[in-house]
Amino acid sequence: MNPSMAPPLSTLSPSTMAVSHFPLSKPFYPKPTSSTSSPSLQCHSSISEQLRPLSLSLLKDTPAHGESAHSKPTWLNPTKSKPNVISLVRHRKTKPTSNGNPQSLLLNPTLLQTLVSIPDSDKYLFFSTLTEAFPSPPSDDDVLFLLNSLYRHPKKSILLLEWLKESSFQLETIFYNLVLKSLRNTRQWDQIDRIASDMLHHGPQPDNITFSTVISAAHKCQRFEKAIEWFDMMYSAGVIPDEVTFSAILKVYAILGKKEEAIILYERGRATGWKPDHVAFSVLGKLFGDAGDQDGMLYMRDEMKRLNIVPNVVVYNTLINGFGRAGRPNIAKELFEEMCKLGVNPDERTLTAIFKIYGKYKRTHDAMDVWARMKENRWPMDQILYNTILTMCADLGMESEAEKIFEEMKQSYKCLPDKWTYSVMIKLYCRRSKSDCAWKLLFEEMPQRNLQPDVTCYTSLIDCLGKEGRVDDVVAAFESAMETVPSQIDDQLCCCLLSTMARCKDEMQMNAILACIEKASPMLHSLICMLWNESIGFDEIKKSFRELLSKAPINVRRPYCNCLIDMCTFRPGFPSDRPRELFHLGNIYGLYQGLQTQRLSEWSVDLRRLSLGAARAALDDWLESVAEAVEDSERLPPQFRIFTGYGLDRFKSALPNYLEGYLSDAGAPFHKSEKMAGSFVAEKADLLQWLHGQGILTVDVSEIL
DNA sequence: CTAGGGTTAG
Repeated sequence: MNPSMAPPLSTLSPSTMAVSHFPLSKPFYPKPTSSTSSPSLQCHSSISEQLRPLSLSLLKDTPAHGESAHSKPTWLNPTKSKPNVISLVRHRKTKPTSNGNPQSLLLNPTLLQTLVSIPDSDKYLFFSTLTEAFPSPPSDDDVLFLLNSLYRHPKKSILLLEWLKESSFQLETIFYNLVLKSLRNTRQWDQIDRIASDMLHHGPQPDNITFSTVISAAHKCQRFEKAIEWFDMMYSAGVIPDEVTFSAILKVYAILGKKEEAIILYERGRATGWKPDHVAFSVLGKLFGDAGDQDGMLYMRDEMKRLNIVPNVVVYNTLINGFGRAGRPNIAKELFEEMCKLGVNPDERTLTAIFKIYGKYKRTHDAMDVWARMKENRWPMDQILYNTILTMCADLGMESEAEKIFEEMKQSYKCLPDKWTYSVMIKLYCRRSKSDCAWKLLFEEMPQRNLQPDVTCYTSLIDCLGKEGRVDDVVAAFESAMETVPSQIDDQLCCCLLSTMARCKDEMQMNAILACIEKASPMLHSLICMLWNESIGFDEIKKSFRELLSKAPINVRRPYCNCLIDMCTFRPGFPSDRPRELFHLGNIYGLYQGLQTQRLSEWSVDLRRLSLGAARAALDDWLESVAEAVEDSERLPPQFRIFTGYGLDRFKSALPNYLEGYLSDAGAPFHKSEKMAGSFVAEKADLLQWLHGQGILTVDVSEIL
């Protein structure tokens, strides 16, 4: 590095000095106490005034947390001068707008086309063309015009720069900045790194625009560590970042999930007197939102109020999304209503966010309300919003509304249904057991519109057909998937095949599905064969099961296990202890956590989210654990309860009905609870006697009772 | 693109 640039601020490298003087394990912000802003701050902008809320919030808690009682928050000590981590004035663009009259264009209107048409490798031709076009040196405006025009041709931008250098043209920072931007567009990180380093060592001096361009380029090229390196280098190069550069690096921290670093930087900026703008707040909002950090988002809201900043639509969008993701639909709704009231018009992304939330949290009423206001106020619409609304309809079971919107899309000219739209509609129909409608969309309409279905379309349909027992159609749909999307076939689809298998009526159907599974997943096929084979022991099953599960995504593991248990429970031909073995394995791999609860007054098992076979295995398992507790002389509660859930529709009532039958067939002393719908209870004495009668409990019950 | 930074979908 050029020693002449050795700066007084070289010790101030934010990411290496990112040692906080307050405990980072605690949130840096206090819990928001009230939502009112401090009126005393409204008409002041002196640094001490601006620091006040910060110092209050930071210093107050620190000693209380113990571990840092003796540390000095250097940044906030008003007796020392504060280091400038951020320049409070934005870098001024030296060049106003050019007068739009580059000589070159007047002299030679085809010059640009000529330059573009020259092969990148023909440096000689490129240079001689330029030399011919500019017998005297080009003006700054000429160069700017050319560089801007060569934005999409980064190699030629560099050649132009080289030519200028050779022509002893006075090169200014702005020219390099434009070349860097051009390189960023095509993500050529190494070139960018090289040119920017060259600037550092040989000039022209990089400025904030240079650094922000380099940082955002590193971001775009996924070279996040480089982004941080370059940011740190600014201080040693004597360039104090302004708020644009700040936002750029905060964004990088956000992507890396470096919340603490972002907070430290933000705070230091604030301590310097920075008043963050909307972009900074939207970056931080996204950061906290992704981290599910509600307090962070609330603190931001508070900061904006303190600074008298009304969030713009982007900031609102990040917050609404963030609170939705953090499981706070009410706060999201509040923000949405607040922005409407303040006259900040919601855009497509706002509405996408809010409908997604209303769908997820089953807010049908709120959704319909926004839908009506949308039409009334002619709020904007786009494809993603349409598809999100359809997804919401699917979640809320609003079939006829979805059909109406689907038709509306077909009529529209700019939001025609795409494959996402179809996938949502297929899912919606499948959830409502309308496999014929789904079939028609998948096999007729999509091909007509030249849309390629993805695997999820097939998976939905196969699942639905399987539940309807239409095994031949399952096979047909699977064959079609094998033909069109063979590489996409995944565990989720296999799981649906497996669940179909558990419902097969006869051996012929079983074999048909088994043949599909063999093509889709040889590993699953071999596990099924092993389960069938009586001579295969637990350890071998375990090994194969583990192999299957470890390769499957987490969300499919439990369904896999459920389906396997169902198959072994309800299909003839499997050894009788397979369901329990599989349930045991599922427990080993943490698939069935939290089913059992023990309170002093009651022990219970929650079977509500299990498949029929898995529920039965879990129930048997629970009853055995009660027997074991008796044998271990544990203290027992007076009452035992089984949660089965209750359902009004056929689908949801399957499990309670099945378990009720199972309990009564076994003569178990559980009866429907009157106080708590969806559960069965038994008294201790009745249960123990019955367990004894079943041979599950071997000790003499009368002694205990 | 007009020298730099921000938010949406199973």
